[in-house]
Amino acid sequence: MTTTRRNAVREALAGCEGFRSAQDIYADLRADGSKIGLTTVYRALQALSDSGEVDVLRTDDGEAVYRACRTEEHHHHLVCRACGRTVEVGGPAVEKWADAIAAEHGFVNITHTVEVFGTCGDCAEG
Amino acid sequence: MTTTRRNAVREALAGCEGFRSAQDIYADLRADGSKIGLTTVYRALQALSDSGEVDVLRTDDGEAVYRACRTEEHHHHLVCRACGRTVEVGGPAVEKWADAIAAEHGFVNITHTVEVFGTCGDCAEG
DNA sequence: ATCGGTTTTGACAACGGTTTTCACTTTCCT
DNA sequence: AGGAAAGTGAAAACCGTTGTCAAAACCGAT
Repeated sequence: MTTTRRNAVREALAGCEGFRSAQDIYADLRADGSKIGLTTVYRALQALSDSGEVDVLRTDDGEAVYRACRTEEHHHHLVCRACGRTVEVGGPAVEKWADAIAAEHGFVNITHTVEVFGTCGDCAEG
Repeated sequence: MTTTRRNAVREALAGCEGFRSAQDIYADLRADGSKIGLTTVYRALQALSDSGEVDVLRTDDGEAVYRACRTEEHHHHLVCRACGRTVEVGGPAVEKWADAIAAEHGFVNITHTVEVFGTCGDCAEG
C-alpha cells in the first residue's frame, strides 16, 4: 500500500502534543504545502484508528479528535482544556473498578471510556 | 417554566430505561399523537440538560443521547450495548483515582467522563 | 372578553462535520 | 509495456443539530 498520504497524516499527528480534529490536520498539511484532500485525511485517520495507531475521542460538540499515542497499551488521557496538552495515564485501578462494577450487575464483555479533563500547571498559573 | 412541551419531553425520557437520541424522543412523541416539533424537542433537551435534570453523552458516531437520571448526585453509567438498559453506578474509587492522577501531573480543576459498556445478563444468555 | 406585550412553538432553511460518489491518477504484478 | 487494483481529491450527498422568523399561545392589565 502506497500510504504516502497516510504517512503524512501519521507524521502530522506525531508532531503535536494534544488531540487534533481531521480538519485541523488537513489545514496543517495544506499549510505545509501538501496537496492532500480532506477526504484522504479522513480516510487515513479512519485507517489509523482502525489499526489502533491513534486514539479517537469526541469533543463535547461531537467533533472527532485524534491523537498519536506513545504506547500501544490500553490507557486513558488527562487533557488540558486550555492548551490541549495531553498525558497518557494508565493504571489497574480503573480497570479493576470497571470490571467489578460490571460483574456486580451481571454485565459481560466490558469496554469502558475514561477521560479526565483539567487545567495543566502551566495554564493554571496565568 | 412549566412549558407543557418541556414536560412532555421530560416524561418521554422518564418512561424509558436507556439513553435516547433527540430524534428518538421526537418520534416517540409523534407516535403518541403529539404535534411537537423537532426544534422544540432539541430546545427542551438542552434546557433539561443545562438544569442538570438529564444526563447527556455522545455515541461513538457523535450523536447526542439523553437520559433522565434517578439520582441528582454525580454518577456514571453502565450501559448494555444490545438493549440499551442502563444502570447508574457511583463510587468513590474512580473519583479518587481521577483526582490522584490529576494531582500527580499538576492538573487542577478536574472533571472526568467515565462510561462503561457491556452486555447485560439478559442479552448475554441469548 | 379584549387589548398589548412577551414567550413559546414549529416549519423550514442553514450549518458543519463526516461520508459517499465518481472520474482520474498512481501503483503493483506479470 | 499493459491491465487490474488501489489510492486520491473535488464536489455532492448526508445527517444531526442550530438558527430564523412568523404564527400561535400565554398573561397581566384594562
